[in-house]
Amino acid sequence: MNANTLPKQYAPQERDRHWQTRWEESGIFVADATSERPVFSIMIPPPNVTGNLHLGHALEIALIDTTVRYQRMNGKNVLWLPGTDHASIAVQTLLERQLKTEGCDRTTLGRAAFLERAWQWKAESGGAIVNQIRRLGASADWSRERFTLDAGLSAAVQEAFVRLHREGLIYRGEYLVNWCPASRSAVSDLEVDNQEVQGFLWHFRYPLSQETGHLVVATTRPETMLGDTAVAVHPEDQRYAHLIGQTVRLPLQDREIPIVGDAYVDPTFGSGCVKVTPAHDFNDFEIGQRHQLPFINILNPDGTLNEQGGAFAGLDRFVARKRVVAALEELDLVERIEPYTHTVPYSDRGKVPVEPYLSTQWFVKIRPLADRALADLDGNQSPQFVPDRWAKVYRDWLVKLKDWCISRQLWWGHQIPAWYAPDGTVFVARNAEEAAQQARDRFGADVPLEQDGDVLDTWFSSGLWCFSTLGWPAETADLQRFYPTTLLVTGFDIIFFWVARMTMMSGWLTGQMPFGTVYIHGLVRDENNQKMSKSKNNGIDPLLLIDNYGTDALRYALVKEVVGAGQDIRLDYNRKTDASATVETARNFATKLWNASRFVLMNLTPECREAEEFVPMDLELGDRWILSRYHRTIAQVRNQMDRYGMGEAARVLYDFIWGDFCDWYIELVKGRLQSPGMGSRLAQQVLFLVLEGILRLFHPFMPHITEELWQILTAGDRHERPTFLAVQSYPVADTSWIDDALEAQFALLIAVIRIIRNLRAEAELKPSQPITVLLRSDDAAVLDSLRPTERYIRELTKATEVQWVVGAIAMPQSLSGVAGTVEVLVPLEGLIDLDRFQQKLERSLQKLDAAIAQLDDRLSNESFREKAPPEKIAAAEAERAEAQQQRQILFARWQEFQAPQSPDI
RNA sequence: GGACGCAUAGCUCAGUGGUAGAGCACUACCUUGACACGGUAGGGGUCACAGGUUCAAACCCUGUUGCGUCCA
Repeated sequence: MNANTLPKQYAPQERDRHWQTRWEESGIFVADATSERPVFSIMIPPPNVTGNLHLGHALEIALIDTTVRYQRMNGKNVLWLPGTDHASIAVQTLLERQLKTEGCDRTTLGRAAFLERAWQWKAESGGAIVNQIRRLGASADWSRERFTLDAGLSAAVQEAFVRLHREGLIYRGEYLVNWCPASRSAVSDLEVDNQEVQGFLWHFRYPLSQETGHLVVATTRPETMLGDTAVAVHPEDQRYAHLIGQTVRLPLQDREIPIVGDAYVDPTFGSGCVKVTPAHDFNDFEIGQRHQLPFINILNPDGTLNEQGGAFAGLDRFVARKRVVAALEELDLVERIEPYTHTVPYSDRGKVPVEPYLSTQWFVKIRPLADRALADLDGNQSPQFVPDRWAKVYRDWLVKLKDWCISRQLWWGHQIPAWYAPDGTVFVARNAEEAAQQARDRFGADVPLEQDGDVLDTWFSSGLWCFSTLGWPAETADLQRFYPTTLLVTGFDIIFFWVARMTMMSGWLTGQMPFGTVYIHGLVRDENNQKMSKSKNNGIDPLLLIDNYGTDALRYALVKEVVGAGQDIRLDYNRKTDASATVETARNFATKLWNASRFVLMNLTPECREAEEFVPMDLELGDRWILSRYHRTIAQVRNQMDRYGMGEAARVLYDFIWGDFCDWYIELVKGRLQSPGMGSRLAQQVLFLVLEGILRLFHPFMPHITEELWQILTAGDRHERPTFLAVQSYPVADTSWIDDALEAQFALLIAVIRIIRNLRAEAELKPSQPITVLLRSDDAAVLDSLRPTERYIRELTKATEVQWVVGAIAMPQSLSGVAGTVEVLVPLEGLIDLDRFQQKLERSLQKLDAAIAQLDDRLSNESFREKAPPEKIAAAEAERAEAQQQRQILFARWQEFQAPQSPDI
């Protein structure tokens, strides 16, 4: 492809895929476990295998990929390992829904057939999100893609379970857990979402057995009274102290239950009496233990009442609630019913209220693991959080963690590696043979063993992700080389779920924190600043945005919006047209880069690509200026990238590419390129050098378009096998090119040009109308510094002539302005609207007067002169001197306009 | 109730202890051999409020208000 056949826009719809395929086929993103180069390793936070790409993923992947590409171009041996997690509950829910439409359920199918079906589903549909991640241009090592249920990772899970169990950190027991009746499984505290609901507080009367009268108890869950085994009062509550030890008659169940004294009861709340249901409430559970009360379970796993529910057995818990209230009303035992706002725990997955439910489960004893992670945080500041305020959130969490229920009554997942002998003896082992051996050792003979039917919480395996993916427990080359990982990029909402579990598991099992740094990003909010969620159905599909604007535009739009880290970003979006101004701006920027490259390509002759050293003396001011800006930009971008300032780096590049390179350098160079010769040749060399550098600098942010442009730009240079921009070196700043004085000089030049353009517009001159410009100053040196740029001034303002004047001059019929201490005059006899221009002068004078007054205030303040640093005083003085000079210049011009109005002319 | 974050132009947001910026939107002009997904110029802000520190505060400190998030 050559420059003249290049279309005016990049075509992301075809080219993005092209480069994604070429990159992956070429194997350039495959990490090298044998290389001695410094390592940069990162694991993808594994998305749920049932999931679809949403904007949160898109932001996360964009941030990771930008960093990863930067590090790769920086010479690091990069491993970015992709993969998914098996999402026990999500997959199982999905499959059970399918089965239901076929008129059966998992129990009729049986475990083996069900799992076969699950794997079949995974093979057919499990790759969706992974392919969507590819569409973001993720430069991951797909040869190392992992799935938490893979053989290797499953072995790691078994190993971890066995070790933790052996060390007494995993135990089994009958406790209250959060039970999700929808999935008929235990869930962990974290999978519970507390929602505020408008409910009722029902007050019931429980008749005293030994004397007349009753106690009033209140509840938000009336049906639980069927399982009450006591009423508790505060032991020092004078109203009831004498009743402790007596009993009440539990209505509907006709059961005598004791009145116990327990300090947990708040005597000031309600009647001061609390019904105690040890099998269905976490607080009551503890009261029950303290007083050795019976634990009566009234629920079936599906949320219906069991035989302990008496007359209400078989009813759904919410139906039973109404019936219990009705029955008590009939007995005149309802004291009152008041509306009551309270929080109800909902299951994240099942979307139904969870029940505290008494069952036998496996738990991780969390304290030793959390303390190990805490020690690393407090002692070694490991991991390092970016921004560091999240370390506090992480720390608070570790401090208050409770034991973690890890068993789930599901089939899809890692089946718990525990086997039971007929007498109930448990053997925890890596596999059935090992368990059988243990049983033989114990019993001296073979006994039939049955494996625990439950599976482990998905997060148990996710907690091992950083090393299970690298082959642990085997001492593989990958593990040696790439563990611990360098960086984790994830959302704050997952610090508890995942980050803390990884640090606890890694700390205990590998002795190391799994990553050096944790970069926390914010959420992507919708156009109304709402959190996107399935329930609100307000998600924005990143793939639609990619279709509309291209992958690079979406990635860049998201990354450029990121400020610092951890801040939410809002994406504007029109749901009718799938348009987003933010992404559109990014797309426009891509097009700008495309067309700037097109310009360079059109003006390049073959010899200018020879990479010969510049002799700075031969370069024009403009060349040296853009090279100064270029090297300064490299330094700034690198500085930001090295501290994970991806958003800041993205903005620095935007300003440099559009503001400096396109708006100024390309415009400066156009005239020179018209006439062949040394000047033109140097301009081409600089254009090539800077553009090629821009493509490398910008590649991590917009990988596809830069790759395409770079391939075209360098096509003539390469005679060997194909290579990719993605593996070129990242530019290094040569600070010897950075020239503050030159950049200041250019700032003045730009100001002069802007004033001339402004005066043209003021006079409503046609763009093509030629003008003469006078540049006047009392300071000859300033004019001398501008004089070499005369051609730039002429070309960029369509001036036919520039006159240089030192000292005073009368130019009554001109527009004028001032840049620094240079007066800019455009003689326009007869073309000037005097009144309007005079008003403009007056406005400028007013502004200057205000500025001077402020500076005077400051400079005449003795404290300022005494206490401010000398350079600040000097700067203020210089500023005032310039402002005064500007005022003088404009005032003289203003007076000239007054003159013609006087009658004596 | 506890913790954290945010408050700057019409909108979305940057910002340095030395007197305020971008993109979008808006106005005018321009289809100029890179780009109309563009160019040039322009209008637009008591930097939430009240104190304090400082020679100097949008920036640092305290408090208030409003919004948001997490935890209880």
